Amino acid sequence: MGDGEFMAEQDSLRDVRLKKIEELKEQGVPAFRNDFRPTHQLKDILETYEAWDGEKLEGLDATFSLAGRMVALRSFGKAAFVKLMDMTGRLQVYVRKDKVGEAAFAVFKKLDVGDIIGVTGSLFRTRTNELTLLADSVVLLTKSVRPLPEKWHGLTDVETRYRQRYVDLIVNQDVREIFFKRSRIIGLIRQFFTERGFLEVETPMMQPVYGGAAARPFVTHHNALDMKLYLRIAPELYLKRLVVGGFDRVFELNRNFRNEGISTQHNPEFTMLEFYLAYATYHDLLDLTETLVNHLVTTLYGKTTLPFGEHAIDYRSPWKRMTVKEAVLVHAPGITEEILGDIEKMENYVHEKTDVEISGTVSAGKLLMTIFEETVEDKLIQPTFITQYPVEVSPLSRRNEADPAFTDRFELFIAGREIANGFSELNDPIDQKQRFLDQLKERETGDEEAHQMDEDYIRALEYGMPPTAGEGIGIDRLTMLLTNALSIREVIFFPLLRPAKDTDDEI
RNA sequence: GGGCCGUUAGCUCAGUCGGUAGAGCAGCAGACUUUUAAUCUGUUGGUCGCAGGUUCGAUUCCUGCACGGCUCACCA
Repeated sequence: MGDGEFMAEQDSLRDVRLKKIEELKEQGVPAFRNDFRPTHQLKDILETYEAWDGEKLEGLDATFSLAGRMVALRSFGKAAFVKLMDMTGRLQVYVRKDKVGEAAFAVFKKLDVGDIIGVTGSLFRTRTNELTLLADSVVLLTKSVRPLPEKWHGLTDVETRYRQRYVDLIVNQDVREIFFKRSRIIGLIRQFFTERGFLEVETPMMQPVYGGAAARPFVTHHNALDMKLYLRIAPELYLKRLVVGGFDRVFELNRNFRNEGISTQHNPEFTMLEFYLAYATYHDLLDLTETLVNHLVTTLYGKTTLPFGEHAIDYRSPWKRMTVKEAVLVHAPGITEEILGDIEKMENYVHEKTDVEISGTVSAGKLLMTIFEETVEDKLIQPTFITQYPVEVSPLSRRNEADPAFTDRFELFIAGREIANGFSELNDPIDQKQRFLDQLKERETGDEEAHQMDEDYIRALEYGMPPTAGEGIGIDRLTMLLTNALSIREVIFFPLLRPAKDTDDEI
């Protein structure tokens, strides 16, 4: 609020609390102390004693020291009920003047919802049979000078929720739950791959040549070397260098950066799992992916069908598998084999049914993918593997042996969203070099997202990369699916927003 | 970037067919030793997102801007 030039007649809520800090200090009570050591987290109490009745608790000769934030306060003249929250749970605390003593109770009466406290006491059950800590002592650990949002409606304003995620996390249990799930998902994935002999690795985020995906990069500059660097759009080409180096089962779970639009499904930095398995084909990855996702679903929820928005997603095996062409023939209105066999007819079809402008060279592969994206994707609600992508849009994938116009590549769709993308890797350096050259041509004809030439990657392939299959899974989108979150911002702690305008609320 | 919608007290929201605003919760003062959105009494609090325009008068109407949401386009 004001800068104090004009003495405010009415104190702001914050000023009231700042004044309380001064008053406490005068009484020798610090507002920010760091000498309290809890003996338990709240979940320890809840897990062990939730089953104990009042009588049994009375016989328990034990005291507990607990710390956390006061998130509710129901105060009487000489007693009060507090709801204490820590990372692991919530527990009620009962504070009585005759238990904690007059002086401590007077200090306690100055506390506000939002303050962080430490309490020591014993367990009992209230009249309403709620497990409660009867406090022998209460100490203020951290004074909160800003008021929390309203106790009933909480914080709902999305902008504030994202900008001040800390408040969101204090107040909204369901938001906390999403992030606990996210962490659990990532942990389970690590375990899944480690158990299967994969090595977790880290490769450069800042790259002199970017590649591994079709996207525009963020550009930065290294001062000492005076060189341009790109934030990676994918780790792919580095991970495959590791496969060349003999690390034939690797995975990386980390951030990618793409300088593109922001939406409910896109954040400029997002988390990607990429893994590479030598002596395998994309067929092996289909099975592995299905196993992984099913493992996550059943471990997290103990069931196989999860809600997502309006849909109920059934994760039970086996998942549907079809080629791009098959999917188009099923879903694209009015499409026929005849059209797909003739590039001009495909072009006409795209003109009539969509308003997509093909960037770069028009080819049968690009047209097929355009038709697929426009007419098929959002119909793939239940988990579906789409296979056999055109070579023009798959510059790093191995060609299909029966039909070299297509590659041994797949994508996984769930709820109309692309969740995973994998393929048998192209390990022929001559073909790879030609594909890069083709990409350069695309770039010249206006496709800004076409690949750069990566000479060192070609050299690596020339040393020989074993036959390998690799895959990327978008962790944010996967988390969205597994937590029924309809915006990517709900699964990223601090999604990118424009800076808020300066307000006089700072300091 | 385009379209639509939103922005009023710390929070959640009303409201003003143009005459400078209300509620609940929170806060403050008081009562209260088993509450569960505790209760009861009293009470403070607002540059109505920002800047212009129209008007005697704008929080309200108009324009522009900022930020956000949804959506389209690009992508994962």
